[in-house]
Amino acid sequence: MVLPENSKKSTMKEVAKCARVSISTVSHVINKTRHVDKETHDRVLEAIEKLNYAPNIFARGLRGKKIRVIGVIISDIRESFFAEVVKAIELTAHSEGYSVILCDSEDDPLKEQLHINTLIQNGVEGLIFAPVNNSTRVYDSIIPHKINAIQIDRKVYGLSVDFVGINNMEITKKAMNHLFNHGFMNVGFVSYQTNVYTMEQRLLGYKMAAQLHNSSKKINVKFIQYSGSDNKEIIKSWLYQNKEIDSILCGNDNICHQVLRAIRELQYEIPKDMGVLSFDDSKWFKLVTPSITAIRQPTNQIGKLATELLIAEIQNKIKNYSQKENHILSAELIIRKSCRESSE
Amino acid sequence: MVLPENSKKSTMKEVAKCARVSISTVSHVINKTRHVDKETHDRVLEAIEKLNYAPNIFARGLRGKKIRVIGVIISDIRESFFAEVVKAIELTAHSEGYSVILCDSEDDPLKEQLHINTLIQNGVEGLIFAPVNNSTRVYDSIIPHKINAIQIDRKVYGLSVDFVGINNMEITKKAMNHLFNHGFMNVGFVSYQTNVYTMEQRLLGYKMAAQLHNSSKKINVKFIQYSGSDNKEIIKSWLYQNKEIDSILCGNDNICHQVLRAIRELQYEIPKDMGVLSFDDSKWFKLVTPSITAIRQPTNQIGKLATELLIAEIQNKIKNYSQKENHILSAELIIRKSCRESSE
DNA sequence: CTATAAAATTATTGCGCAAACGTTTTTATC
DNA sequence: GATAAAAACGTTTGCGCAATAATTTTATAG
Repeated sequence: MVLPENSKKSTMKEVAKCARVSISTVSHVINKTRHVDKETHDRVLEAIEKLNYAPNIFARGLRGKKIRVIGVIISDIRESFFAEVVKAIELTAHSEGYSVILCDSEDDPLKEQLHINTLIQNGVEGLIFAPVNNSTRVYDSIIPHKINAIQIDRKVYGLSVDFVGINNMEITKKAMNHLFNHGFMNVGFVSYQTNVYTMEQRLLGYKMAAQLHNSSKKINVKFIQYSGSDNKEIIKSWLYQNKEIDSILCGNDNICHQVLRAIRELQYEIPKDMGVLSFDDSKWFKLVTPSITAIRQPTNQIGKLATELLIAEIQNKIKNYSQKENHILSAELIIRKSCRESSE
Repeated sequence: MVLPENSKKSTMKEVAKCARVSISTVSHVINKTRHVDKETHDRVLEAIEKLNYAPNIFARGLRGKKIRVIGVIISDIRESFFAEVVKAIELTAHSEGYSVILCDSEDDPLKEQLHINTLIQNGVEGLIFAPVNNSTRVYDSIIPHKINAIQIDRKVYGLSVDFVGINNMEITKKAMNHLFNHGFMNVGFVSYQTNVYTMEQRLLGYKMAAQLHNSSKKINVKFIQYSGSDNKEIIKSWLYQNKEIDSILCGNDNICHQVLRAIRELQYEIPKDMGVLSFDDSKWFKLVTPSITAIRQPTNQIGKLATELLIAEIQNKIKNYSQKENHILSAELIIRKSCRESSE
């Protein structure tokens, strides 16, 4: 294999020597921090090219220069919602010259804390995270390091950090209305148990809708364990024990997958015996039979906006940091065939 | 919000002062590079605790210390295969104290090169990547920086870098045999066009099997564009123009999704009119009707092994670097209902 | 041809740390 | 009690760079 002319990494000093200038001139050429005579300037660039020079990131970091790395903490990259959001974050970040360190919290507060610490130690300039729970304690460690942050998907009360996500209560009510309008009078709700604003809002939306449309009915909520384990059997016995449930609202596409398998094994027919509506639109929803009505979140927008906001904050382009902003994007109800024909 | 006692980041110097020792003692306590008297040792730890001290990664990096970050370059994090592999990489890396910087190449050689450069500049100690194509040129830039690397999924000829993946030719032949044994005599192959060993091996397996079982039949291969675009219409017209095709081998689950939609719109019935078998087992394959027979790759193993090998190399625990090793794991054929009952 | 401002470049410092090297203190030996 | 050996710690340097302060060179005016 043929190696480039100069195979070991060179330093500014070597570049300076090669261009017959001082290292400070080299620095100013690289950083455009001062005018340098065209001739000298070109000589420096030539030397940089010739020696295959690239700045040492550690020396830069040590001098307090920005290193353009952001950290992202989400629950699980295998969940399509997060995969899509992370994809958008990556694209946006790279287009602005930032790299992305990815961490899965697996909805474990300890892992979350660990990752926050590691990321900060690794010198990230900013953080995008989907909080595991409602405790602000974990995030206290961010503040002293004056690292900018953005919360996505989930929101923590009283945390002075911008939020990007959807209006969960509103869209939940809309989904519930859709179910009620199609003759389902007893909707059950299956979701991961996470003690965050997002989940509370969904629950609130669920309860309000349930009470409005059918005040005599029970609230039927099943909280299941996070991704790792298979909850099919748990869902089956829940359905078995709550025979009045005629339809299910699923917390995300992964939960929906488990719900569908449970329903199938119980030999219920969708939508005749059981309606299904799911958060997070999977591309497979239109291919299963019947196709699944879903709440589509604007994953690209969420990732893009969160990243843009973060980078803007990092670059101090904006605003009064004492007050956080909520950026509420709109989710969309994709109507398919898992909820019967309309009774209207 | 209550801040921790000491909110600004402290230095070794401050810790030294607080513990009434020299900074070298602090350094040695932190790095365990020299014996320190128990009493002194404890005093230092206390000071570290009290001042909430954490080493500055840039200073360490500048001194040539390892910073425990690896880079990962894959095609697209939204593909389930890569999401699962990355998940395993992350878990393994974190458990060894490494962080992971994630990059999507989108199978674009320019992006790949860019990411490699950025990662190296960011001081990663190692690289795990799924090469975009067969050119070694891109990877030449890795060598001079003496950064360890592992290839996953795809393999580049003549690149002196370990490989972790499956035996594509073998499993393709096995899948083809399965199709032939179930009465499909003219298998078409739909895949992304990427000029890599993996793809060549699959093609080779496909061709060998086709010739063996049915020498009079054409080779029917359709290469489609990468993820971004929807190829449903292209697949439809390909099927329309090649009516002899009675079954399709799909390059991955995403391609299978597009194939299934094409088949549905052509109103072919699976498996009666058209057999389907796909690389990469999606959890949705068992929920669509009929369920899809698939080649399941050991994604966890791939990610885990690649990471372990990389970290072992980084830590110089092993081996003669002049010769690369291939780590071939075995894929599994998951038989479902998209290929008729056996004719045997 | 000075005097002086302006432009162009250089010398230098210090970021925080690891480790080579140096010093002091303690313990062991005869 | 003198000397050696070992243990315990301290002093210092330099990693590569950015940016400040200092210096040299060039341009302009009188």
